[in-house]
Amino acid sequence: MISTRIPDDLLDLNHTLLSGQAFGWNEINGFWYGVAYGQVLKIKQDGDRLLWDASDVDNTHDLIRKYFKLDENLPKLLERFEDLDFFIQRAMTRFRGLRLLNQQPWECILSFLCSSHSNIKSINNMINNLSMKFGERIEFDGMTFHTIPSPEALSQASANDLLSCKVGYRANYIKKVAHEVSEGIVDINALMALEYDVAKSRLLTSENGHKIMKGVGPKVADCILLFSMEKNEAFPCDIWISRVVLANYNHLLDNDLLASLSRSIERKIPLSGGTYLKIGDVMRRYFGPNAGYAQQYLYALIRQESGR
DNA sequence: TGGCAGGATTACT
DNA sequence: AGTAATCCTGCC
Repeated sequence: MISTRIPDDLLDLNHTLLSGQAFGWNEINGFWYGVAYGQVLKIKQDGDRLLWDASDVDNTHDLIRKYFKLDENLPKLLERFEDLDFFIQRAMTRFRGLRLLNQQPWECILSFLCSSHSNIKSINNMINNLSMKFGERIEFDGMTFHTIPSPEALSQASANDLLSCKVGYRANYIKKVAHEVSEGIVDINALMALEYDVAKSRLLTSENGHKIMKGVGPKVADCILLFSMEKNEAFPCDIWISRVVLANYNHLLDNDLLASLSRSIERKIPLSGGTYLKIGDVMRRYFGPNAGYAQQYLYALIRQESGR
């Protein structure tokens, strides 16, 4: 077991792991267990100490630093939001230590392919099912864990096997995207090197009439960019964030934008592409280049306030 | 127990 | 450009 000191305003493990950005974390006997970068990680916070162990002992200091993005100066970054409004202030106070994670892109792509028309509990289920069926087994602490399945494994999976993981209509997306990634039709490393705007348009692009990365729309693309490609200006806007924007930030929107946002929420229909894009731009202008952090705090607060 | 929550695609305007 | 119907599962 490795232990280091970390003040609680720099990291709050519970807030971070429960914030809907990563899936498959479980609390067992006071420790969080999950898979990060292909190995089982066991971790807990005890006062100002962080204690952890991992199934593969190599470089776990680096793994922790990278996964939790500990090189990013959180308090400094949040200073930018402090004088903006009471809502973001309340979110920052209540969820002190909430951090963005830096997941592996493939795990993030798979998770958010599953997220469409779904919810956190279901996504957890789907990821667990997929990992148990297609991932690699790891024995650790007398328990059995499974890694996130590789693109290769999923691209060769049968439709029935995928459907048995309860992913529903997303099975086609998963198989197709897994194929594109494993064959290098989509080059994840090249994507990561691009700037936010460019990387996003690549994720959403069509080539000679058909869409690559089917199942990845604007919101899923923003999640992938924010949670696994270090694009902090990404501002994923799902139904919850839409409600926050309507309730607390409507004064930032012009009349047309406000009208289409309210209409979407009232009639429970997705934001149109143009509306989604404009809301992101408005929020980026307001919160600045780390708008994605603000989004994560707002999300945590609105979910808590509506009892999720 | 049926109605509802949840996002992307497709076909249409 | 925006819009309506469809995809599937789990929860209450």
